[in-house]
Amino acid sequence: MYILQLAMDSNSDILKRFGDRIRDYRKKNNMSQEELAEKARLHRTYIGMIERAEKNITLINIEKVANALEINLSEIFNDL
Amino acid sequence: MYILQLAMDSNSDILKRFGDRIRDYRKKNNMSQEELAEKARLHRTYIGMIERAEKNITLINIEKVANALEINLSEIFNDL
DNA sequence: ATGTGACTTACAGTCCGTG
DNA sequence: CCACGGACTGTAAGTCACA
Repeated sequence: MYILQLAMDSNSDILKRFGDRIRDYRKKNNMSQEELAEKARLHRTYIGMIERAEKNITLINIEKVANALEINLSEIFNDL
Repeated sequence: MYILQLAMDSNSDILKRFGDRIRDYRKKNNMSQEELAEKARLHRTYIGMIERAEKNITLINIEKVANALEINLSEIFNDL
């Protein structure tokens, strides 16, 4: 249904916005997904999934990615 | 083991700080765990577990809690 | 009002690969 | 270098009875 679809979209909105944000920062730092993954100690395919909003990342891994991108958590969520 | 314990502690640091932050904001808003849970559409025991840093919360639930506390994500993570 | 243990189901996260 | 798939393991999600 239309309304249900809207609700589902709004659920994954945050994942999409977060994934785009990660990708932006990664490219700004001239890193490949593999490099980011290694620095964050996560798997390369997982970084791709996060950027494509296919996985609902946990807080501990959010922090790992932020550290790997050398930005603080508050900045990652700024205007998100 | 001791080293493992240290590693786990540093891992769960972020969960502890996040949980404390949530508890602070909840109390500032004069809400019970039950009230917050209802507003965030989560279970009351789950809110308790988050505040006690017993669960590694995912991004979608982080957003639900932030919305229920009427603060934005960036503010929740400010100086965390 | 909250903490806790026990529990099932869903999905986070890894590892192998392909185009 | 990245998107995407299948198969797998571990753990988060979510609920409950009781303290």
